[in-house]
Amino acid sequence: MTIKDIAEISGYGLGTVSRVINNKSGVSDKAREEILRVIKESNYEPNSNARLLKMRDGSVIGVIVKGNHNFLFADIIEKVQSAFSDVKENVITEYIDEDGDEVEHALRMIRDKNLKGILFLGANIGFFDERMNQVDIPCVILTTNAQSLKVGKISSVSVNDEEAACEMISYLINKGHVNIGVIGGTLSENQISFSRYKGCEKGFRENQIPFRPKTNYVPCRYSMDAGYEATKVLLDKNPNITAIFALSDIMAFGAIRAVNDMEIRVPEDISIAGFDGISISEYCIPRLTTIRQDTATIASRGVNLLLKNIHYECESEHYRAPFSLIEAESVIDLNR
Amino acid sequence: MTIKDIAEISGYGLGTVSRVINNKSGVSDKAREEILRVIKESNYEPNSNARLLKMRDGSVIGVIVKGNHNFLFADIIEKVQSAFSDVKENVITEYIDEDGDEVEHALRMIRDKNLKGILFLGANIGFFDERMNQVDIPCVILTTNAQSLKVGKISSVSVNDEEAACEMISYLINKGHVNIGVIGGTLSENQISFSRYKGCEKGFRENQIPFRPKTNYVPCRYSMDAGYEATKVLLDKNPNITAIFALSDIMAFGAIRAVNDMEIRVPEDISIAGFDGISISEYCIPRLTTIRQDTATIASRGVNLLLKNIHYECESEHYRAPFSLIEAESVIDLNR
DNA sequence: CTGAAAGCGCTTACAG
DNA sequence: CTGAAAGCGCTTACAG
Repeated sequence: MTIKDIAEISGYGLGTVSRVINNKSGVSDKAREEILRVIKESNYEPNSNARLLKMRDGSVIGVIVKGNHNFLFADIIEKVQSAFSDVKENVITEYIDEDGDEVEHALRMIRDKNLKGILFLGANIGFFDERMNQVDIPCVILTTNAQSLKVGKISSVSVNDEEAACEMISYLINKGHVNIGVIGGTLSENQISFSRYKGCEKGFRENQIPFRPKTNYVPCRYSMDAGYEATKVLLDKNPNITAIFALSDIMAFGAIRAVNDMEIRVPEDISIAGFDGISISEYCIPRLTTIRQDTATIASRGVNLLLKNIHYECESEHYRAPFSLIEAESVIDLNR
Repeated sequence: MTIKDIAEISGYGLGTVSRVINNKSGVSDKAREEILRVIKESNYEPNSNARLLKMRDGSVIGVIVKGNHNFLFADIIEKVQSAFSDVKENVITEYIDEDGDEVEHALRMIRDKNLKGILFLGANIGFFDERMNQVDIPCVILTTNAQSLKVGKISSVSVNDEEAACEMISYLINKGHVNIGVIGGTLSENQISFSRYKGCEKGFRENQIPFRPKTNYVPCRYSMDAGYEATKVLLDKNPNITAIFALSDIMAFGAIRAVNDMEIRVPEDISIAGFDGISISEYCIPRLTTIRQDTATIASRGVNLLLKNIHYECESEHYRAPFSLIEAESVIDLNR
């Protein structure tokens, strides 16, 4: 069933049918009605390949998500999608591997789907090189700051990871913790975990507490089992730690389990703090003291920014979404 | 940059360039080499819309996933994707809403992407009506049994949910539990939760223990907070329950939290069991006694079945993947 | 308000 | 081994 069939059955020409399909003006009510009826009856759906091949101006917004298993992103995606659907924008969401090259993916998507804008959920700034100069549609990166980027027209909405991590370290120190362990991502400069790690260093410095990465830091990937293993390694090296700051909730969740398995109590013997504020943090035992990223703001600001950039010519912006330190049950006050 | 540009720059014709791009025979080494060089230099990538518009035989496999937040599916997807990439199959994965109509989505995807087969991750059998008769490419449903389907050529790989739930109920009864609560999905016939619920009924019947849905069953959606709320409702109605069977781990996770918040201990005062065997179940406190679905088998069998159906004409098959009852820490033996 | 025609970027017989 | 031509299903000026 093609547009040609619909034209023949309805007795109208190709052009008229096409106008009806695309809800364009310049069609008599009678024609519109009849054609619509034929379309419904024959269960016709336009071939979007032919369509996209023809249409010059992008009509769809692309969302590129890094990682299948990311709870924080899953949360943001839902909000992003509902925001776009509120304003009747069509969205195509694609997931790529956690370590995948989102720019390569974006380039292909732009040409294939005829995009008018892209939202990146998670990004490794290192991938955004000269290739981005080929891109002439607005791009917005969520959860990673893109201020330092020199290429293309890219905006971003993110929490100030460095400041947030710094605040958590200060909080732990205020609660009387001195020997604090940190577990987190690898320290490549372009990763979010790098900012968080920098924030930790700053937190220790500001509070005049020495931080010794050799004994108090263990890198780990963003997963429960990585958090579990890293915690064991950390406590093996340094059994006197009184608090662990996991650079993401999912790692903290693994850390809680590891500590329990060593027959150490959380928080009585060891306090644990996380980062992200995903739903697990509210249900685990004990409830996790963490940095909650304001995903509602990240999503709505991101969507608004992208829409603004699509409709008007404007400079790129880098917005900082709020975060808050959630005091739950997993950190104890040693001063009491 | 189009294929025409490449032809001009390289000095060859459109046809030859196309053959090189598609790695077809009938091109001199010299031509192939030169054209490949030009393609690389000019950073050309073929427009897949034009391509798909032309190509008659499907070249891509579609994967349709129901729900963004499903941990079990996230696990299976990873295995499915790596299995397909091992045999160099191209895959397009799309996520639809948990309550969305996967058949409508499949229909659109078939026409747009020129698919040669579809893998459904999660499905509501109720949607698979006459529309599926239009579909002439192989389909395989994962995690939901499709034996009862009369339309189209649809295979499936799933755990026997009814049997598994029955086994868990028997297990709980063996451990001395009589007043057992069940929380789970709504009881629409086409949902997985319906089979699991039926399995519970069977389990009680076989063990001659009465099951009173009014006091011992509370429906709930597949989320932590739904599990949390359902548990509160359940214990409110029936405070003497000694065990709760949550029809999915994610609900069980919420249930553990709810019980803790009522200052009841798990498992000492109330035992809790789950279903699925997602990674959370291994890390929560206490570790969850659950039914583990063999996701490796589901994924590999599903992929093999689809590939077989694509390459050979064969009858639809409905394979049952193994499950196992994992005895962890969340269920106590009342006989001791 | 309507239809005939051109063309989007590609693939695939066809003829050489 | 190679190129010219037809055509995939659509949209969009253009002329009426």
